[in-house]
Amino acid sequence: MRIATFNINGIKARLPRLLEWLEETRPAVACLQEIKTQDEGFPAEEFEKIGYKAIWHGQKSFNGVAILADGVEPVETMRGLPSLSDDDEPDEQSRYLEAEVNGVRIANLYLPNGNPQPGPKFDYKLRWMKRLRMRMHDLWQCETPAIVLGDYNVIPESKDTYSVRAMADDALTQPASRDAYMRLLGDGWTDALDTLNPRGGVWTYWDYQRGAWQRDHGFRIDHCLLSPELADRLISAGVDKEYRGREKASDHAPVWVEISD
DNA sequence: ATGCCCTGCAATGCAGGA
Repeated sequence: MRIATFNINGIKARLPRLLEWLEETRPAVACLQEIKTQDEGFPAEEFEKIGYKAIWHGQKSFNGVAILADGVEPVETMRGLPSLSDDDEPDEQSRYLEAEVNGVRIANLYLPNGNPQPGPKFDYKLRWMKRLRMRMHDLWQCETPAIVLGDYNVIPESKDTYSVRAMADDALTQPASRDAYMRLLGDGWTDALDTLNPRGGVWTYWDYQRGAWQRDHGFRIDHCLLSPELADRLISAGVDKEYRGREKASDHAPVWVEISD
């Protein structure tokens, strides 16, 4: 089965591109980020028409995540990340949605960007990563096949950006961001795309500005992390790069993994 | 040092993204 992630940057503006991609590549599961719409504005019927059932966690104007499954209803297991302690606020932003699809736990995330850094937005990013790690500990304990995928907003290593220098002050490359990401890998999760492309140079995002796409000035921030049960079944992983070059494209390209059934 | 480009919301600009 193919499981994909796609930061679509606005589901209303992207709907034709999104439907086109679903029909052309037909992933079993598609995790979407930045749907940028409230729950009632989600075009579920458009996906039903082409055979996908969806669950979603929306928010007005910003953020928002959704899980689409081919022919089956995703069974929701969590909406938003749990607090770290009793005096910790629940997350008010719609950035996490988790479901079971065909015996696989699917955790879809849109991690905070964190710019500018340092500052409150960067602090929020790091706190959010702490919450995520706690949730991934629980998923690990379940010993069920699990994939935690989405827009992590972290460039893990120098080999994952066209220019180390251009990104030096960005929240995406800060040691604290990278450390938090590396801790997830240290816990035993497998970065699918990195495992199959150890030399790097694979991008999932190209800025709209400065002709970044035309100059191939990209970086890798959309990741698929696999539990050991799924890592053993990993066949291939890739980026649907071509979709970044189409009319009215998102600034991200879809990323996918192929898992043996 | 800042804007570049794009989206949504609402309004002829703004916040937020990365």
